[in-house]
Amino acid sequence: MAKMFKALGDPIRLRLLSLIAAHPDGEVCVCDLTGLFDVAAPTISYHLKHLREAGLVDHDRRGTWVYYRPVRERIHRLSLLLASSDLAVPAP
Amino acid sequence: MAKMFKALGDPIRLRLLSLIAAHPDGEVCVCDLTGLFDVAAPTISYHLKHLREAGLVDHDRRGTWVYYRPVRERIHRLSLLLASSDLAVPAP
DNA sequence: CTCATAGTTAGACAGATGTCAAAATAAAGT
DNA sequence: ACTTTATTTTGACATCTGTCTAACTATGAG
Repeated sequence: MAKMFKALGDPIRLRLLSLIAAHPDGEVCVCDLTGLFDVAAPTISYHLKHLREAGLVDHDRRGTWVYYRPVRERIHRLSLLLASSDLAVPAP
Repeated sequence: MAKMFKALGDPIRLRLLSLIAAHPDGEVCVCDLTGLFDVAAPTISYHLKHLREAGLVDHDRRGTWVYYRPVRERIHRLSLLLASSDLAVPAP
C-alpha cells in the first residue's frame, strides 16, 4: 500500500497519472507525454516504470509506440482506504 | 498534493496515521505509539514531523505528553482526488 | 532546585532517489 | 540491409531519506 502512495509522492508521477487517467481515449502514447515536462525522455520513462511497478498503470506496445493506461481498480482501492471511516470521515 | 502522498509513502508513516486516525479518543499520545514499532523513539518523532508538515496530522502538548490527531479534512481531500472521475471511476 | 520522564533536535552515515548523456532495443519505412 | 523514430536501459552523479546515538528542551514530582 505504501508503495502505491510512494509512487504518487512525486510531482511528475502524480501529473503523469492524472494525464493518463484523464485522457478521453483511456490511454496515452508516451510520445504525447514527454513533451509536457521539463525533464528529458529517459526521466519520463523512469517515472512511468515506477507507476507500473506500483501497479497503478499498465502499458502495451503497438508498433513503434507505447501506450499507458490507468489501472482504475488499484487507484480506487487507495481512494477507499483514505475514505474509510478510520481515516477520513469528518468528525460528527 | 504530492507532498501528502509522499508522506503516506512510507510504511511507518502510513501505519502511524492509521493508528492516530483509528483511535477512539480522536487523538493518541506519542508515548502509546513508540512502543508499537521496531525503530527508536527519535525515528518516530521524525516521521510524525513529516506527517505534520504534510498537514495530515496536528498535535498539541498537555503536560509532559504530546497528543496527535488526524486532520480529516486534508485526508478526505486526498481521497476525493483519487476518487474523482478522472482517476478512479471504473470504466463502464 | 534537582531529578526523572517524554519528546524533539543535531550530527553522522548508509542507502535510496531523480536526473542526465550515452548506449541499447524495437519497429517500420526506403 | 540501412536509417530513422520511439522508448527503455545503463552508468554516473548529486541530492534526499531514514536510521541511529547523543545531546537538548519541557514539564511535573519530591
